[in-house]
Amino acid sequence: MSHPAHIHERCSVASCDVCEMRHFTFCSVLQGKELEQLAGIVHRDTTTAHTFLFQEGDPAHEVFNILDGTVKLYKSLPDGRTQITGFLFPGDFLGLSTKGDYSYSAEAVTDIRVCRFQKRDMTVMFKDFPKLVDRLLAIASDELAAAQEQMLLLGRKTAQERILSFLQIMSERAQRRGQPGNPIHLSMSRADIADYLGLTIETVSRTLTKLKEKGVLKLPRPQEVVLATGYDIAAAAEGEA
Amino acid sequence: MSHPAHIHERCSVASCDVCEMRHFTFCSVLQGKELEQLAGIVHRDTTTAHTFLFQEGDPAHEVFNILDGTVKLYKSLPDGRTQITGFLFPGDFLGLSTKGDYSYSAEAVTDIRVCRFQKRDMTVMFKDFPKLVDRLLAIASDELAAAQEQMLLLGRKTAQERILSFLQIMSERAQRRGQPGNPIHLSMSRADIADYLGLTIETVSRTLTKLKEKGVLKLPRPQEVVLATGYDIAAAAEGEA
DNA sequence: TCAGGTCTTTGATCCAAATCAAGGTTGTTC
DNA sequence: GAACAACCTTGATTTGGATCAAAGACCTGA
Repeated sequence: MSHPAHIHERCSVASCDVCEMRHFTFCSVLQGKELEQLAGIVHRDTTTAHTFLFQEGDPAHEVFNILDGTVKLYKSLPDGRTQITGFLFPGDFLGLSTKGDYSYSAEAVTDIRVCRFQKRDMTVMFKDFPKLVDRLLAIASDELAAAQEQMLLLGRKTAQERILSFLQIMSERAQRRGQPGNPIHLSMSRADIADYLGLTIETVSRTLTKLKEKGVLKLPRPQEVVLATGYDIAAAAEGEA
Repeated sequence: MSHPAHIHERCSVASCDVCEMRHFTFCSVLQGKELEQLAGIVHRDTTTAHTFLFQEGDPAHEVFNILDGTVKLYKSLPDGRTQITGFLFPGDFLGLSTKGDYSYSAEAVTDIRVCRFQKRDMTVMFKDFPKLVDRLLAIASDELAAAQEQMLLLGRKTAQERILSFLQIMSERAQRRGQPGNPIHLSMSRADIADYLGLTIETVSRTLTKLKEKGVLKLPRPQEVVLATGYDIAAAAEGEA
Protein backbone atom coordinates (compact mmCIF):
# COMPACT_ATOMS: atom_id res chain seq x y z
CA MET A 1 0.00 0.00 0.00
CA SER A 2 1.35 3.43 -0.94
CA HIS A 3 1.60 5.89 1.91
CA PRO A 4 -1.47 8.12 1.89
CA ALA A 5 -0.80 11.80 1.33
CA HIS A 6 -2.34 14.76 3.09
CA ILE A 7 -5.12 16.67 1.45
CA HIS A 8 -4.04 19.47 -0.87
CA GLU A 9 -7.07 20.34 -3.01
CA ARG A 10 -9.24 23.22 -1.88
CA CYS A 11 -12.52 24.45 -3.25
CA SER A 12 -14.00 27.90 -2.85
CA VAL A 13 -16.21 29.03 0.01
CA ALA A 14 -19.59 27.33 0.19
CA SER A 15 -23.02 28.75 0.76
CA CYS A 16 -24.19 26.95 3.88
CA ASP A 17 -27.90 27.70 3.63
CA VAL A 18 -28.27 25.55 0.52
CA CYS A 19 -26.08 22.71 1.87
CA GLU A 20 -27.68 19.31 1.45
CA MET A 21 -26.40 18.09 4.85
CA ARG A 22 -27.55 21.22 6.66
CA HIS A 23 -30.27 19.50 8.70
CA PHE A 24 -28.31 16.33 9.48
CA THR A 25 -25.27 17.81 11.11
CA PHE A 26 -23.99 20.13 13.85
CA CYS A 27 -24.88 23.31 11.94
CA SER A 28 -28.59 22.43 12.12
CA VAL A 29 -28.83 24.72 15.17
CA LEU A 30 -27.83 27.74 13.07
CA GLN A 31 -29.97 29.78 10.67
CA GLY A 32 -30.04 32.88 8.51
CA LYS A 33 -27.23 35.31 9.39
CA GLU A 34 -25.61 32.72 11.59
CA LEU A 35 -25.21 30.39 8.62
CA GLU A 36 -23.75 33.22 6.59
CA GLN A 37 -21.10 33.71 9.26
CA LEU A 38 -20.37 29.98 9.16
CA ALA A 39 -20.11 30.07 5.35
CA GLY A 40 -17.49 32.79 5.80
CA ILE A 41 -15.08 30.45 7.56
CA VAL A 42 -15.73 27.12 5.86
CA HIS A 43 -13.66 25.50 3.12
CA ARG A 44 -14.85 22.54 1.13
CA ASP A 45 -12.45 19.82 0.08
CA THR A 46 -12.80 16.87 -2.23
CA THR A 47 -10.22 14.16 -1.88
CA THR A 48 -9.58 10.53 -2.74
CA ALA A 49 -9.63 7.32 -0.71
CA HIS A 50 -6.63 6.66 1.58
CA THR A 51 -5.91 10.36 2.09
CA PHE A 52 -5.32 11.55 5.65
CA LEU A 53 -7.42 14.34 7.11
CA PHE A 54 -4.81 14.35 9.89
CA GLN A 55 -2.61 11.96 11.79
CA GLU A 56 -2.20 11.19 15.47
CA GLY A 57 0.17 13.79 16.90
CA ASP A 58 -0.49 16.50 14.30
CA PRO A 59 -1.27 19.91 15.80
CA ALA A 60 -5.05 20.13 16.05
CA HIS A 61 -5.81 23.28 14.06
CA GLU A 62 -8.93 22.16 12.19
CA VAL A 63 -12.29 20.51 12.66
CA PHE A 64 -14.27 18.78 9.90
CA ASN A 65 -17.71 17.81 8.85
CA ILE A 66 -18.22 14.91 6.43
CA LEU A 67 -20.38 15.74 3.40
CA ASP A 68 -19.89 12.56 1.43
CA GLY A 69 -17.96 9.29 1.72
CA THR A 70 -16.56 7.28 4.63
CA VAL A 71 -13.74 8.20 7.02
CA LYS A 72 -12.06 5.99 9.61
CA LEU A 73 -10.60 7.14 12.93
CA TYR A 74 -7.90 4.98 14.46
CA LYS A 75 -5.04 4.65 16.89
CA SER A 76 -1.96 2.48 16.41
CA LEU A 77 0.73 0.86 18.54
CA PRO A 78 4.43 1.24 17.65
CA ASP A 79 4.53 -2.25 16.06
CA GLY A 80 1.62 -1.44 13.74
CA ARG A 81 -1.29 -3.05 15.55
CA THR A 82 -4.25 -0.77 14.84
CA GLN A 83 -7.62 -0.15 16.42
CA ILE A 84 -10.24 1.72 14.42
CA THR A 85 -12.30 3.67 16.96
CA GLY A 86 -15.04 4.74 14.59
CA PHE A 87 -16.29 5.13 11.05
CA LEU A 88 -17.68 8.50 10.00
CA PHE A 89 -20.36 9.06 7.39
CA PRO A 90 -22.05 12.11 5.83
CA GLY A 91 -23.20 14.52 8.55
CA ASP A 92 -20.61 13.36 11.09
CA PHE A 93 -18.31 15.83 12.82
CA LEU A 94 -14.69 15.31 13.83
CA GLY A 95 -11.71 17.07 15.25
CA LEU A 96 -12.63 17.89 18.85
CA SER A 97 -9.60 17.83 21.12
CA THR A 98 -8.62 19.69 24.24
CA LYS A 99 -4.94 18.90 23.94
CA GLY A 100 -3.00 20.74 21.29
CA ASP A 101 -2.57 17.63 19.15
CA TYR A 102 -4.95 15.11 17.62
CA SER A 103 -4.97 11.91 19.67
CA TYR A 104 -5.93 9.74 16.70
CA SER A 105 -5.62 9.59 12.92
CA ALA A 106 -8.41 10.26 10.42
CA GLU A 107 -8.18 8.74 6.95
CA ALA A 108 -10.56 8.63 3.99
CA VAL A 109 -11.84 5.09 3.36
CA THR A 110 -13.55 6.15 0.12
CA ASP A 111 -13.35 9.31 -1.96
CA ILE A 112 -14.80 12.02 0.26
CA ARG A 113 -16.09 15.58 0.42
CA VAL A 114 -15.65 17.50 3.68
CA CYS A 115 -16.24 20.89 5.23
CA ARG A 116 -13.09 22.15 6.90
CA PHE A 117 -12.91 24.82 9.60
CA GLN A 118 -9.98 26.46 11.32
CA LYS A 119 -10.31 25.89 15.05
CA ARG A 120 -9.59 29.57 15.81
CA ASP A 121 -12.51 30.56 13.56
CA MET A 122 -14.70 28.02 15.34
CA THR A 123 -13.74 29.48 18.70
CA VAL A 124 -15.23 32.78 17.56
CA MET A 125 -18.40 31.05 16.43
CA PHE A 126 -18.66 29.31 19.82
CA LYS A 127 -18.44 32.66 21.56
CA ASP A 128 -21.05 34.25 19.30
CA PHE A 129 -23.42 31.26 19.31
CA PRO A 130 -23.31 29.29 22.57
CA LYS A 131 -25.99 26.94 21.25
CA LEU A 132 -23.27 25.54 18.97
CA VAL A 133 -21.39 24.44 22.09
CA ASP A 134 -24.58 22.89 23.48
CA ARG A 135 -24.92 20.98 20.23
CA LEU A 136 -21.32 19.77 20.32
CA LEU A 137 -21.74 18.66 23.93
CA ALA A 138 -24.74 16.59 22.85
CA ILE A 139 -22.71 15.13 19.99
CA ALA A 140 -19.78 14.32 22.29
CA SER A 141 -22.18 12.72 24.76
CA ASP A 142 -23.62 10.47 22.09
CA GLU A 143 -20.15 9.53 20.90
CA LEU A 144 -19.20 8.66 24.45
CA ALA A 145 -22.19 6.34 24.73
CA ALA A 146 -21.23 4.72 21.43
CA ALA A 147 -17.64 4.33 22.65
CA GLN A 148 -18.86 2.57 25.80
CA GLU A 149 -20.96 0.22 23.69
CA GLN A 150 -17.86 -0.50 21.59
CA MET A 151 -15.82 -1.25 24.74
CA LEU A 152 -18.44 -3.83 25.70
CA LEU A 153 -18.09 -5.33 22.23
CA LEU A 154 -14.28 -5.40 22.30
CA GLY A 155 -13.98 -6.61 25.87
CA ARG A 156 -16.74 -9.18 26.10
CA LYS A 157 -18.38 -10.22 22.83
CA THR A 158 -17.58 -13.29 20.68
CA ALA A 159 -16.54 -12.93 17.03
CA GLN A 160 -20.06 -13.70 15.84
CA GLU A 161 -21.63 -11.19 18.23
CA ARG A 162 -19.14 -8.55 17.07
CA ILE A 163 -19.99 -9.08 13.42
CA LEU A 164 -23.73 -8.97 14.11
CA SER A 165 -23.34 -5.84 16.24
CA PHE A 166 -21.33 -4.25 13.46
CA LEU A 167 -23.97 -5.03 10.84
CA GLN A 168 -26.62 -3.64 13.14
CA ILE A 169 -24.65 -0.42 13.69
CA MET A 170 -24.05 0.04 9.96
CA SER A 171 -27.73 -0.60 9.24
CA GLU A 172 -28.91 1.89 11.85
CA ARG A 173 -26.53 4.57 10.69
CA ALA A 174 -27.62 4.18 7.08
CA GLN A 175 -31.19 4.67 8.26
CA ARG A 176 -30.29 7.77 10.23
CA ARG A 177 -28.91 9.18 6.96
CA GLY A 178 -32.25 8.43 5.35
CA GLN A 179 -31.04 5.34 3.48
CA PRO A 180 -32.58 1.87 3.61
CA GLY A 181 -31.46 -0.24 6.58
CA ASN A 182 -31.42 -3.54 4.86
CA PRO A 183 -29.25 -4.29 2.00
CA ILE A 184 -26.20 -3.02 3.90
CA HIS A 185 -23.42 -1.52 1.82
CA LEU A 186 -20.00 -1.92 3.45
CA SER A 187 -17.78 0.83 2.13
CA MET A 188 -14.73 -0.43 4.05
CA SER A 189 -12.46 -3.46 3.52
CA ARG A 190 -12.39 -6.65 5.58
CA ALA A 191 -9.12 -5.37 7.06
CA ASP A 192 -10.87 -2.22 8.30
CA ILE A 193 -13.77 -4.23 9.72
CA ALA A 194 -11.24 -6.44 11.53
CA ASP A 195 -9.41 -3.42 12.94
CA TYR A 196 -12.73 -2.01 14.13
CA LEU A 197 -13.89 -5.23 15.81
CA GLY A 198 -10.58 -6.32 17.33
CA LEU A 199 -10.40 -9.41 15.09
CA THR A 200 -8.31 -10.60 12.11
CA ILE A 201 -9.34 -10.43 8.46
CA GLU A 202 -9.64 -14.21 8.39
CA THR A 203 -12.00 -14.34 11.35
CA VAL A 204 -14.20 -11.61 9.85
CA SER A 205 -14.41 -13.52 6.57
CA ARG A 206 -15.03 -16.89 8.21
CA THR A 207 -17.69 -15.52 10.53
CA LEU A 208 -19.56 -13.91 7.65
CA THR A 209 -19.40 -17.20 5.75
CA LYS A 210 -20.78 -19.05 8.78
CA LEU A 211 -23.67 -16.57 9.08
CA LYS A 212 -24.35 -17.02 5.38
CA GLU A 213 -24.45 -20.82 5.82
CA LYS A 214 -26.87 -20.40 8.74
CA GLY A 215 -29.16 -18.38 6.51
CA VAL A 216 -28.84 -15.23 8.60
CA LEU A 217 -27.60 -13.19 5.66
CA LYS A 218 -26.70 -13.27 1.99
CA LEU A 219 -23.43 -11.98 0.58
CA PRO A 220 -24.00 -11.35 -3.14
CA ARG A 221 -20.78 -9.37 -3.28
CA PRO A 222 -18.17 -8.82 -0.53
CA GLN A 223 -19.41 -5.29 0.08
CA GLU A 224 -23.13 -6.05 0.07
CA VAL A 225 -24.89 -7.79 2.97
CA VAL A 226 -28.56 -8.73 2.76
CA LEU A 227 -30.04 -9.51 6.16
CA ALA A 228 -32.67 -12.24 6.40
CA THR A 229 -35.99 -10.73 7.38
CA GLY A 230 -37.43 -11.99 10.65
CA TYR A 231 -34.03 -12.59 12.21
CA ASP A 232 -33.56 -10.70 15.49
CA ILE A 233 -30.07 -9.37 14.91
CA ALA A 234 -30.17 -7.14 18.00
CA ALA A 235 -30.80 -10.11 20.29
CA ALA A 236 -28.18 -12.27 18.55
CA ALA A 237 -25.62 -9.45 18.86
CA GLU A 238 -26.12 -9.62 22.64
CA GLY A 239 -25.75 -13.36 22.83
CA GLU A 240 -29.24 -14.85 23.17
CA ALA A 241 -28.97 -18.66 23.21
CA MET B 1 -22.80 -10.99 46.84
CA SER B 2 -25.91 -9.21 48.11
CA HIS B 3 -27.74 -7.11 45.57
CA PRO B 4 -26.64 -3.48 45.96
CA ALA B 5 -29.37 -1.05 46.97
CA HIS B 6 -29.94 2.45 45.67
CA ILE B 7 -28.76 5.39 47.70
CA HIS B 8 -31.12 6.67 50.37
CA GLU B 9 -29.07 8.87 52.72
CA ARG B 10 -29.09 12.60 52.10
CA CYS B 11 -27.09 15.34 53.74
CA SER B 12 -27.93 19.02 53.87
CA VAL B 13 -26.90 21.63 51.33
CA ALA B 14 -23.17 22.27 51.09
CA SER B 15 -21.22 25.48 50.89
CA CYS B 16 -19.38 25.14 47.62
CA ASP B 17 -16.79 27.88 48.13
CA VAL B 18 -15.09 25.94 50.91
CA CYS B 19 -15.28 22.59 49.08
CA GLU B 20 -11.97 20.75 49.13
CA MET B 21 -12.43 19.51 45.53
CA ARG B 22 -13.43 22.93 44.21
CA HIS B 23 -10.32 23.42 42.06
CA PHE B 24 -10.09 19.84 40.79
CA THR B 25 -13.49 19.47 39.25
CA PHE B 26 -16.00 20.96 36.79
CA CYS B 27 -17.04 23.76 39.17
CA SER B 28 -13.54 25.23 39.02
CA VAL B 29 -14.81 27.63 36.34
CA LEU B 30 -17.28 29.20 38.80
CA GLN B 31 -16.61 31.74 41.53
CA GLY B 32 -18.29 33.97 44.13
CA LYS B 33 -22.02 34.40 43.48
CA GLU B 34 -21.92 31.67 40.85
CA LEU B 35 -20.75 29.17 43.44
CA GLU B 36 -23.51 30.29 45.78
CA GLN B 37 -26.06 29.51 43.10
CA LEU B 38 -24.46 26.07 42.64
CA ALA B 39 -24.56 25.49 46.40
CA GLY B 40 -28.29 26.19 46.22
CA ILE B 41 -28.95 23.14 44.05
CA VAL B 42 -26.41 20.62 45.30
CA HIS B 43 -27.04 17.74 47.70
CA ARG B 44 -24.27 15.79 49.32
CA ASP B 45 -24.58 12.07 49.87
CA THR B 46 -22.47 9.60 51.79
CA THR B 47 -23.00 5.97 50.95
CA THR B 48 -21.34 2.57 51.27
CA ALA B 49 -19.52 0.32 48.82
CA HIS B 50 -21.65 -1.64 46.32
CA THR B 51 -24.43 0.95 46.29
CA PHE B 52 -25.77 2.05 42.91
CA LEU B 53 -25.77 5.71 41.94
CA PHE B 54 -28.02 4.59 39.07
CA GLN B 55 -28.48 1.64 36.76
CA GLU B 56 -28.53 1.30 32.99
CA GLY B 57 -32.01 2.18 31.83
CA ASP B 58 -32.95 4.37 34.81
CA PRO B 59 -34.39 7.76 33.83
CA ALA B 60 -31.46 10.19 33.78
CA HIS B 61 -32.59 12.88 36.22
CA GLU B 62 -29.34 13.55 38.05
CA VAL B 63 -25.66 14.26 37.51
CA PHE B 64 -22.94 13.66 40.09
CA ASN B 65 -19.53 14.75 41.15
CA ILE B 66 -17.31 12.40 43.17
CA LEU B 67 -15.90 13.91 46.38
CA ASP B 68 -14.35 10.80 47.87
CA GLY B 69 -14.01 7.11 47.04
CA THR B 70 -14.11 5.08 43.82
CA VAL B 71 -17.05 4.50 41.47
CA LYS B 72 -17.24 2.09 38.52
CA LEU B 73 -19.24 2.62 35.35
CA TYR B 74 -20.23 -0.47 33.41
CA LYS B 75 -22.48 -2.08 30.83
CA SER B 76 -23.66 -5.68 30.88
CA LEU B 77 -24.98 -8.26 28.43
CA PRO B 78 -28.15 -10.24 29.18
CA ASP B 79 -26.13 -13.30 30.27
CA GLY B 80 -24.15 -11.30 32.81
CA ARG B 81 -20.92 -10.61 30.93
CA THR B 82 -19.83 -7.17 32.08
CA GLN B 83 -17.53 -4.48 30.75
CA ILE B 84 -16.41 -1.73 33.10
CA THR B 85 -16.01 1.39 30.95
CA GLY B 86 -14.31 3.52 33.57
CA PHE B 87 -13.36 4.07 37.18
CA LEU B 88 -14.15 7.45 38.72
CA PHE B 89 -12.20 9.12 41.51
CA PRO B 90 -12.54 12.32 43.54
CA GLY B 91 -13.14 15.27 41.23
CA ASP B 92 -14.68 13.19 38.45
CA PHE B 93 -18.05 14.06 36.97
CA LEU B 94 -20.73 11.67 35.75
CA GLY B 95 -24.25 11.52 34.45
CA LEU B 96 -24.14 13.22 31.03
CA SER B 97 -26.65 11.70 28.65
CA THR B 98 -28.69 13.06 25.77
CA LYS B 99 -31.16 10.20 25.80
CA GLY B 100 -33.73 10.19 28.59
CA ASP B 101 -32.15 7.16 30.27
CA TYR B 102 -28.68 6.34 31.54
CA SER B 103 -26.89 4.07 29.07
CA TYR B 104 -24.70 2.48 31.76
CA SER B 105 -24.70 1.67 35.47
CA ALA B 106 -22.71 3.49 38.15
CA GLU B 107 -21.85 1.66 41.37
CA ALA B 108 -19.74 2.57 44.38
CA VAL B 109 -16.60 0.41 44.58
CA THR B 110 -15.68 1.81 48.00
CA ASP B 111 -17.60 3.93 50.49
CA ILE B 112 -18.10 7.25 48.72
CA ARG B 113 -19.14 10.87 49.11
CA VAL B 114 -20.78 12.59 46.13
CA CYS B 115 -22.36 15.87 45.10
CA ARG B 116 -25.70 15.23 43.47
CA PHE B 117 -27.54 17.66 41.16
CA GLN B 118 -30.96 17.47 39.54
CA LYS B 119 -30.51 17.73 35.79
CA ARG B 120 -33.27 20.36 35.51
CA ASP B 121 -31.39 22.56 38.00
CA MET B 122 -28.21 22.05 36.01
CA THR B 123 -29.97 23.11 32.83
CA VAL B 124 -30.67 26.47 34.48
CA MET B 125 -27.01 26.79 35.51
CA PHE B 126 -25.93 26.00 31.92
CA LYS B 127 -28.16 28.79 30.65
CA ASP B 128 -26.86 31.28 33.22
CA PHE B 129 -23.20 30.28 32.92
CA PRO B 130 -22.29 29.10 29.40
CA LYS B 131 -18.69 28.60 30.52
CA LEU B 132 -19.97 25.57 32.45
CA VAL B 133 -20.99 24.01 29.13
CA ASP B 134 -17.57 24.83 27.69
CA ARG B 135 -16.04 23.06 30.65
CA LEU B 136 -18.24 20.01 30.24
CA LEU B 137 -17.42 19.85 26.54
CA ALA B 138 -13.74 19.81 27.45
CA ILE B 139 -14.39 17.06 29.99
CA ALA B 140 -16.40 15.01 27.47
CA SER B 141 -13.62 15.49 24.92
CA ASP B 142 -11.04 14.15 27.32
CA GLU B 143 -13.24 11.21 28.22
CA LEU B 144 -13.67 10.45 24.54
CA ALA B 145 -9.89 10.39 24.06
CA ALA B 146 -9.59 8.06 27.07
CA ALA B 147 -12.33 5.83 25.64
CA GLN B 148 -10.45 5.57 22.35
CA GLU B 149 -7.28 4.63 24.20
CA GLN B 150 -9.26 1.94 26.05
CA MET B 151 -10.63 0.60 22.74
CA LEU B 152 -7.03 0.19 21.55
CA LEU B 153 -6.29 -1.69 24.76
CA LEU B 154 -9.34 -3.96 24.51
CA GLY B 155 -9.02 -4.62 20.79
CA ARG B 156 -5.29 -5.03 20.34
CA LYS B 157 -3.20 -5.34 23.51
CA THR B 158 -1.97 -8.55 25.18
CA ALA B 159 -2.86 -9.39 28.78
CA GLN B 160 0.50 -8.10 30.01
CA GLU B 161 0.20 -4.85 28.06
CA ARG B 162 -3.31 -4.35 29.46
CA ILE B 163 -2.15 -4.80 33.04
CA LEU B 164 0.77 -2.42 32.54
CA SER B 165 -1.46 0.16 30.84
CA PHE B 166 -3.90 -0.15 33.72
CA LEU B 167 -1.19 0.43 36.32
CA GLN B 168 0.04 3.40 34.36
CA ILE B 169 -3.46 4.90 34.17
CA MET B 170 -4.04 4.40 37.90
CA SER B 171 -0.66 5.94 38.68
CA GLU B 172 -1.29 8.99 36.49
CA ARG B 173 -4.74 9.58 37.88
CA ALA B 174 -3.45 9.40 41.45
CA GLN B 175 -0.90 12.05 40.51
CA ARG B 176 -3.54 14.27 38.95
CA ARG B 177 -5.32 14.14 42.30
CA GLY B 178 -2.10 15.28 43.93
CA GLN B 179 -1.19 11.86 45.33
CA PRO B 180 2.08 9.99 44.80
CA GLY B 181 2.25 8.06 41.52
CA ASN B 182 4.24 5.17 42.79
CA PRO B 183 3.05 2.92 45.39
CA ILE B 184 -0.25 2.39 43.56
CA HIS B 185 -3.28 1.67 45.70
CA LEU B 186 -5.89 -0.43 43.88
CA SER B 187 -9.24 0.30 45.47
CA MET B 188 -11.06 -2.23 43.27
CA SER B 189 -11.09 -6.05 43.29
CA ARG B 190 -9.38 -8.37 40.79
CA ALA B 191 -12.84 -9.06 39.35
CA ASP B 192 -13.32 -5.34 38.64
CA ILE B 193 -9.87 -5.06 37.09
CA ALA B 194 -10.70 -8.06 34.89
CA ASP B 195 -14.01 -6.52 33.82
CA TYR B 196 -12.21 -3.29 32.99
CA LEU B 197 -9.46 -4.96 30.94
CA GLY B 198 -11.58 -7.56 29.14
CA LEU B 199 -9.78 -10.42 30.91
CA THR B 200 -10.64 -13.02 33.57
CA ILE B 201 -9.77 -12.79 37.27
CA GLU B 202 -7.29 -15.64 36.83
CA THR B 203 -5.44 -13.94 33.99
CA VAL B 204 -5.19 -10.68 35.97
CA SER B 205 -3.76 -12.53 38.95
CA ARG B 206 -1.35 -14.64 36.90
CA THR B 207 -0.11 -11.66 34.91
CA LEU B 208 0.57 -9.67 38.07
CA THR B 209 2.47 -12.66 39.50
CA LYS B 210 4.52 -12.91 36.32
CA LEU B 211 5.41 -9.19 36.48
CA LYS B 212 6.38 -9.66 40.12
CA GLU B 213 8.67 -12.58 39.17
CA LYS B 214 10.24 -10.42 36.45
CA GLY B 215 11.02 -7.77 39.04
CA VAL B 216 8.83 -5.15 37.36
CA LEU B 217 6.75 -4.67 40.50
CA LYS B 218 6.23 -5.75 44.08
CA LEU B 219 2.90 -6.83 45.51
CA PRO B 220 3.17 -6.50 49.29
CA ARG B 221 -0.61 -6.81 49.56
CA PRO B 222 -3.16 -7.54 46.81
CA GLN B 223 -4.24 -3.90 46.77
CA GLU B 224 -0.77 -2.36 46.81
CA VAL B 225 1.51 -2.31 43.78
CA VAL B 226 5.06 -0.94 44.02
CA LEU B 227 6.55 -0.22 40.62
CA ALA B 228 10.27 -0.83 40.12
CA THR B 229 12.03 2.46 39.50
CA GLY B 230 13.77 2.75 36.17
CA TYR B 231 11.33 0.48 34.37
CA ASP B 232 9.69 2.16 31.37
CA ILE B 233 6.12 1.10 31.99
CA ALA B 234 4.76 3.36 29.24
CA ALA B 235 6.90 1.67 26.59
CA ALA B 236 6.11 -1.82 27.90
CA ALA B 237 2.40 -1.03 27.88
CA GLU B 238 2.71 -0.36 24.14
CA GLY B 239 4.61 -3.53 23.42
CA GLU B 240 8.27 -2.55 23.00
CA ALA B 241 10.30 -5.71 22.35
C1' DT C 1 -7.24 -11.15 -23.68
C1' DC C 2 -3.95 -11.60 -20.60
C1' DA C 3 -0.68 -10.18 -16.71
C1' DG C 4 -0.36 -8.46 -12.37
C1' DG C 5 -2.08 -6.62 -8.21
C1' DT C 6 -5.31 -6.31 -4.47
C1' DC C 7 -8.78 -8.22 -1.75
C1' DT C 8 -11.38 -12.15 -0.02
C1' DT C 9 -12.09 -16.81 1.16
C1' DT C 10 -10.76 -21.29 2.79
C1' DG C 11 -7.74 -24.73 5.05
C1' DA C 12 -4.31 -26.48 8.60
C1' DT C 13 -2.06 -25.63 12.77
C1' DC C 14 -0.91 -23.14 16.96
C1' DC C 15 -1.26 -20.55 21.16
C1' DA C 16 -2.79 -16.94 24.63
C1' DA C 17 -6.20 -16.62 27.47
C1' DA C 18 -10.49 -18.94 29.11
C1' DT C 19 -12.34 -22.45 31.77
C1' DC C 20 -12.40 -25.85 35.27
C1' DA C 21 -10.69 -27.04 39.74
C1' DA C 22 -8.34 -26.66 44.05
C1' DG C 23 -5.94 -24.31 47.65
C1' DG C 24 -4.30 -20.32 50.19
C1' DT C 25 -5.03 -15.82 52.47
C1' DT C 26 -7.40 -12.34 54.92
C1' DG C 27 -10.84 -10.47 57.51
C1' DT C 28 -15.10 -10.83 60.36
C1' DT C 29 -18.35 -12.70 63.63
C1' DC C 30 -19.63 -15.02 67.58
C1' DG D 1 -9.75 -18.34 68.35
C1' DA D 2 -12.72 -21.29 65.52
C1' DA D 3 -15.82 -21.09 61.72
C1' DC D 4 -17.19 -18.86 57.80
C1' DA D 5 -17.04 -16.03 53.77
C1' DA D 6 -14.98 -13.35 50.37
C1' DC D 7 -11.15 -12.74 47.68
C1' DC D 8 -6.86 -14.05 45.55
C1' DT D 9 -3.53 -17.33 43.69
C1' DT D 10 -2.01 -21.43 41.39
C1' DG D 11 -2.47 -25.65 38.54
C1' DA D 12 -4.39 -28.55 34.62
C1' DT D 13 -6.85 -28.56 30.51
C1' DT D 14 -9.52 -26.68 26.77
C1' DT D 15 -10.70 -23.59 23.11
C1' DG D 16 -11.82 -19.51 20.17
C1' DG D 17 -9.55 -16.92 17.43
C1' DA D 18 -4.73 -16.01 15.67
C1' DT D 19 -1.30 -17.31 12.59
C1' DC D 20 0.59 -19.50 8.63
C1' DA D 21 -0.36 -20.89 3.98
C1' DA D 22 -2.60 -21.10 -0.34
C1' DA D 23 -6.10 -20.64 -3.57
C1' DG D 24 -10.02 -18.06 -5.68
C1' DA D 25 -12.29 -13.55 -7.25
C1' DC D 26 -12.15 -9.23 -9.12
C1' DC D 27 -10.29 -5.19 -11.13
C1' DT D 28 -7.17 -2.43 -14.09
C1' DG D 29 -4.24 -1.38 -17.69
C1' DA D 30 -1.51 -2.70 -21.73
